[in-house]
Amino acid sequence: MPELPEVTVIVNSLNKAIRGLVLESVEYDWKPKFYWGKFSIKDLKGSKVKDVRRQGKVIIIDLSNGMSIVIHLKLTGQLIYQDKKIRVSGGHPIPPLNKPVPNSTTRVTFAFTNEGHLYFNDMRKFGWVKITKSDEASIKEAIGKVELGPDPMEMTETEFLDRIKKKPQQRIKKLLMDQSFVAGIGNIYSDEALWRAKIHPKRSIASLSDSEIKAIFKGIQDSFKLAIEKGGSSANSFVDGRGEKGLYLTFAKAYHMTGKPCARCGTKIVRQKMDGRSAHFCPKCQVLTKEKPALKLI
DNA sequence: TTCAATGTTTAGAC
DNA sequence: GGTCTAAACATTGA
Repeated sequence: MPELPEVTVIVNSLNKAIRGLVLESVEYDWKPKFYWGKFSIKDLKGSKVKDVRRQGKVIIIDLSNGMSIVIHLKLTGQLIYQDKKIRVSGGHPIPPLNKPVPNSTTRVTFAFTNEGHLYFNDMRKFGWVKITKSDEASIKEAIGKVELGPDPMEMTETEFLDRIKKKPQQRIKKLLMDQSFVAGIGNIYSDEALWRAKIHPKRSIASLSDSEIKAIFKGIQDSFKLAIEKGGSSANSFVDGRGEKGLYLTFAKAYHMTGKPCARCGTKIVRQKMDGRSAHFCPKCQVLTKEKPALKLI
């Protein structure tokens, strides 16, 4: 699913592609998750795109008339902008991002006066699009009750260290995915970061040494940086006919690699249910206790 | 038919 | 009463 790196990439691309464009019309076939609130399409017509930004995994398109379009891609959402010259896409890779639009997964279509279109596609319909006023209070209300934590890419190591130590009883993977702790990490990057740091996902914060916590922080930033680089190169390739591959997940070392050899030691990556999610990790590199296991690991 | 996928929320347990 | 967890939710393809 799209997490912070994917969202960052699409936000950057959209900023280049649609900033300054004027909205002409909006179409949608899917009311339940498309909230106009007390507003109507008329409120958006003629307004100009001022800025595209994000808060955690939430994408925010600010308009010149004091309104904003707030989008969450959730599990299978994707955003595709296309006009006569360029195509910019990002999000979940199914259906392929180079598939012609609109298609069967297209839920909302924003048309601009330059004849370009921004498509919100979502195969599984877990995502949502909301229209709200641009002030922070309204946007916060649109996003939900969860107070988003700091952005992991804009955080310092010290800040991370201080913050994490306030939750000694929490399990590390669970905490990393808690959006109020840090915004933007989901199942993929918590697995990746912990694999990089060689930390078992079930370790409690209290059991972690400072250097281990620092390694986790580095793991988060490194995997994000790598993903943004990869995603950026694919999403920025302007396509006509020839689709971008979508390097999504091709760099993963742990996530969805069950049964595949660990890139470090060759041990098979295992998948284990915990805290309602499946965690992927290397049972040799990432051990639960610091002590050497009494039993031989095969 | 059941399961799995996700972030967020709610109901329930302690 | 607050904190933590397990389950529910919305939806569809495999």
